[in-house]
Amino acid sequence: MTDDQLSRVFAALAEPTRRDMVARLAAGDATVGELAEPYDVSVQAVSKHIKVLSDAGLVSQRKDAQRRPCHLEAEVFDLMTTWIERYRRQAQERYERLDAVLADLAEGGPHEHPRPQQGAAS
Amino acid sequence: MTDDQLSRVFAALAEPTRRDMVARLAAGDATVGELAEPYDVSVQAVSKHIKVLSDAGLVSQRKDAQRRPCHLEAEVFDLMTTWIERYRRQAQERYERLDAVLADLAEGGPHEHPRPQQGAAS
DNA sequence: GTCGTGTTCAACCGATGAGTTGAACAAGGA
DNA sequence: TCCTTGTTCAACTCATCGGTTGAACACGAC
Repeated sequence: MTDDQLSRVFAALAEPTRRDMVARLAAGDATVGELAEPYDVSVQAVSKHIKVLSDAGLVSQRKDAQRRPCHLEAEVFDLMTTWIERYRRQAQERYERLDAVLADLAEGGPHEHPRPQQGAAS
Repeated sequence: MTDDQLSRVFAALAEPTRRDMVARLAAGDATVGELAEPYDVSVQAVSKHIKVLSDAGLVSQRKDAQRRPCHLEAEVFDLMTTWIERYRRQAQERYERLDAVLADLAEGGPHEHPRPQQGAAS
């Protein structure tokens, strides 16, 4: 389930303009029109961007008369950080394990993190 | 500078197949052929995916005879987490500030995180 | 009701992305 | 040397994406 959303979140943030909008929204909610101002693209284009962010769950929209203020849903960030951290940690551990092996081979001699080009486990 | 790379990293990870490969590489280095096995796509397609990951700086390739073992460069993950954390924290702080304002209005009465639909700063 | 404002829908265009197949290229083994 | 293996390059197809314009829709103001 999350896999699809994860794809949408990453894809949404792959666009500089959308990352910019997220940055803007982190500072406070804003309407589509307000978000459009800084950029010299049509309001429709911005509306589309918002839709992408919205589909990714990064942004929610409220109704206020004819305005649709956007609100950043920061919880979705956790989805990414969880994914990233998992593999970062795994790679890190593998790295340290290799490090230990090398230290073992060197019989306790100091060594210089020689970059584990090889798979450590195999 | 980083902005472009950030786009490439996010775009690279927007593909489930490529995320899968990253997961695979977190467990240990692997050749293009090895990486291709689990999927029923051509080796060329996998090679292209590796290129995308490589351009994003997520993967490096070593020469070993005719083989090109891939290695996960975990440091690039930090680029993402830095970006993410910045705005997550910002949103979080804004949220807490609103929370404080509400608490102030309520004269210290307990309240229930009523979801800050409105921009807090304005 | 009519007007003006803010937003979205629909259709289109050009560029990019993921996949294919076929050929080329590099390096080790007979 | 020739053959096999592993990888990449090149050219093509098809779908998606970011942008446009023009029209529609929703709502408040008059």
